[in-house]
Amino acid sequence: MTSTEILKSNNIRPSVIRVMIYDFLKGTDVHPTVDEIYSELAPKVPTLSKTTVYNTVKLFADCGLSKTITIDKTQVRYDADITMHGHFMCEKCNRVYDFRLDSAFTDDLEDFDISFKEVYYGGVCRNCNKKI
Amino acid sequence: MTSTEILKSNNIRPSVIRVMIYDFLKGTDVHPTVDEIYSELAPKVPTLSKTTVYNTVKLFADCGLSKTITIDKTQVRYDADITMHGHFMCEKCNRVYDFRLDSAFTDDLEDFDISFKEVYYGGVCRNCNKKI
DNA sequence: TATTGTTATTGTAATCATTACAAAAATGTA
DNA sequence: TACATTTTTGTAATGATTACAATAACAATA
Repeated sequence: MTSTEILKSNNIRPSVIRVMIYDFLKGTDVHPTVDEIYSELAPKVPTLSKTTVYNTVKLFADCGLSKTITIDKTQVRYDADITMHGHFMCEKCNRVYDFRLDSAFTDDLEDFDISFKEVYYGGVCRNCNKKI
Repeated sequence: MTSTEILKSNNIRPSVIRVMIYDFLKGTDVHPTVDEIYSELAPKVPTLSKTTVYNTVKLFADCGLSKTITIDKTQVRYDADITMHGHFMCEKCNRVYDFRLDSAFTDDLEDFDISFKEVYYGGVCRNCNKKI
């Protein structure tokens, strides 16, 4: 399914900008901030406004097309991979990595409606460890 | 161990305000924000400054006495319970609940140094569900 | 294709949690 | 007491996010 079709099937009109933002989110694993999305697309869409990026990622998050990652205290990050996985943020380079969660874990939340689950780890990543 | 002793054993001088903030954090399960800590203690310490609360919770977090919870996009929350457990935030009443994580879950993060693990769930809590 | 109503995009200004910083107060030590 | 260090405080800055109103783009209909 193309990005355009995915947006349509979520009742989102696939404007050029929306498709570009969705494509960028789909094609990256850097978990970009609004600023990073803006910097990436601004050269291609000179009239782009940061407000539009905010509006668009909110739109995507509201209908479940993407996820909102709050592991970084200073900025919200976005991820179009909505399958269950964890996020690791390196305290040195600030990169956010995906990782696989092997076993389903259970909880004791009875009578709670759970709409999302997030797993955040922090520490020092492999690359920064190498550099000693 | 008293709060004073806990602070001392972490090389933190147990000033009156620090002990009060630590006591409050220890004795509550509401995962208060800086604002809530300030509102709680301001009547008892009329000269209290919000900056002091910020300084103090940062101090506690830096030496592992408390945890920083970023489940709420608008404000950071704090928790003096540093044992492994999950946090559930209700989208209706915004309350943050603790929950027990039953089984240890594994990941595929080799060569990463993990310094913290956080598990955040969101949805609608038992109380808000009852109210239909 | 002109008209009209709806939706998307933009720019500016406001909001608000957090941080920076320097002064004042409190504390410890000799 | 006098001095050095640490804590606390108040004010001002920072910076991400939101509010809002104006403009532009789009869709449908005649």
